[in-house]
Amino acid sequence: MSIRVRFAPSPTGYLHIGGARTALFNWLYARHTGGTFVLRIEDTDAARNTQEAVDVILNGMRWLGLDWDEGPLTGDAKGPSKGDFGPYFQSQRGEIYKRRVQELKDKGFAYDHEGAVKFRMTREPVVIPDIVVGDVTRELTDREQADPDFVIVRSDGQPVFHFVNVVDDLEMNITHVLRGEDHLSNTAKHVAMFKAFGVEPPKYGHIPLILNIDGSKMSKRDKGASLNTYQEEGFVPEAVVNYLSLLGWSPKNNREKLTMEELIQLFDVPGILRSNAKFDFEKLHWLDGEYIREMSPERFRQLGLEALQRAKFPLEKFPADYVNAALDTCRGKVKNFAELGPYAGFYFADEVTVAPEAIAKDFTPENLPRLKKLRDAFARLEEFKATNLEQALKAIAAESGVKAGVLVHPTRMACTGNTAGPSLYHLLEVLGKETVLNRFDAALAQV
RNA sequence: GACCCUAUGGUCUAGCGGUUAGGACACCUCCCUUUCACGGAGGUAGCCCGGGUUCGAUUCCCGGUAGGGUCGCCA
Repeated sequence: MSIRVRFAPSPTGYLHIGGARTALFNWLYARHTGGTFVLRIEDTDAARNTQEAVDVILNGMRWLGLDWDEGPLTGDAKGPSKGDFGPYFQSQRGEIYKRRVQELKDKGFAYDHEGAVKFRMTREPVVIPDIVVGDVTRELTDREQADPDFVIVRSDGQPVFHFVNVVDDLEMNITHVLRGEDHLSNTAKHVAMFKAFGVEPPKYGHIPLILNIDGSKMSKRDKGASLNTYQEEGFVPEAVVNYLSLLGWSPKNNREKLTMEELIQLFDVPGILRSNAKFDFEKLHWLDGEYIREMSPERFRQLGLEALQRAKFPLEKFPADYVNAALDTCRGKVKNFAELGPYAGFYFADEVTVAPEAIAKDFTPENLPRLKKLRDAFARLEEFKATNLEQALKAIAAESGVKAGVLVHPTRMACTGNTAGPSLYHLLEVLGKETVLNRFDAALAQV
C-alpha cells in the first residue's frame, strides 16, 4: 500500500520553524518512499483563521520547496484544491464530522454532555506504537482518572482538534503521522478513537522538538521561531532546509551539506533521533554562507539585489551595470544577504563617514605624504582598472619603502568607511575615479 | 500533582560491549593574503550521577538528577 503522509498546520498567522521542520520530514518521507504528501489546513478555530494566515503557510512551504500532492491551491478555504480527499480545510468538512459524531454515539462511544459531546475514553492504559521511540504505554494521569472522557464537540457545535484530526487522518487514508513530540501524550486519545471507529490507526512517529539555544521551549515570540524571519532576512531556502533536516535527523555518515536530492534519498524513519535539539543560529549562518558562495553569479545578483532593495538602498539612482559590478565584488564574502547592506552600502552612499579614530590611526603625519602621492597617482590613471590601481599602489609603496598594507588600509577606510570589505582594487574600479578621488580628498581634509 | 519522552564537548551529531570516543558549527593559534571571507595546518573542550549485569560498560538493566512535553468546550 502506498504511503500517505500529511502536514496539518493551524493558520495562526505564522509558520513555526518547528512546524516547517515537521512539514519537511513528512515531505521527505513521502518523496523518499514515492508516497503522497497531503497538506490539510486545521482551521476549526474560526475566530482566528484568515486567508492571510493560510497564505503565510502556503508561501512558507513554497519558499522551502515543499510541494504538496493534495491540498489547497489558494489560501481561500472555499477555493480550489487538488486531490480526491477534499475538502482540505477542516472548516469545510462539517458534514463529515457530524456523520462521524453520530457514528460514535450509535456505537456508544460518545454522549451528549451539557450541550457538548464527549468521547467515552478507555480507563485502561493505552499502548501507543511509535516508529521513532518504540511502544509507549500511556497511563491515565490523576486528573484523567477523575474524568477520563473528553470533549469532541463544543457546545457551540464546533468539533475540537483531537476529533477532527483523527477523523481526517482516517478519511484521508493517512498511513503515517510524523508530528512533534508534544503530541505524544495526546496520541492515546487518538488511538482510542481509531479503535472506537473500528479502524487501525496510522503509524505514528513522534519527532523531537526544536528548542531555543538556552534549552527553553521555542514559542511564537522567540527570535527565529517564525520561518518568516528567514525569508525576510535573506536566507537561502536550501540552506534553511538543509539545516532543518539536521535537527532531529542524521544521515549518519558525517555529512553536513546535503542537497534536496540527497536528503530525499537518505531520509528515513530509522534516522530520526529521539532527543530534542537546540536551534543553533551560528550553524545555520555557516550553512547559508556555503550555499551563497556556491550559487551561480546570476542568482547571487538576483538575491543580492532583492536584499539591497529590502534594505532601502536607492538602487534606481545607479546604472544596472554598476549595481551588478558592485554585487559581483561581494560574492563569496557574506554569509547572509542581510549582511550585504552594511558590507556594500558604501557603493550606494553619497559619502562615507570615516571615524576620527581611523583618521588618527591610518592618516598619520608620516603617512600623509605617501597618501597624497597615491591620490595623485590615482588621479593620473588613464584606465581606472583593478590591475592598474594595484600596480600604482604597489609602486608608491615600493618607492616609499613601506608595505602595501600601509597604503591599503587608509585607502579602504577613505573610500568605504570600513576596515573590511570587498577586494580593494576591485571596489575602487567599481566606484570609479571621480568618487574615489572625492572620498580620498574628504578623508585627507579631515586630518 | 500525575503521566510520557529524552540525556556523548558550548551547539548539531557518529557510535549500537573492548575505539587513542569520529565529524561539523563556534572558539583559539599559525600559514596564505590588499582587509574580510575562503583555503591549509594545529589546538582547547564530551560520554549527567549512583547502583547493578559482564572478564570488560559511553553502549544493556534499575534508580536518581536534569531538561522537555502532556493532562483545555486551544491546535
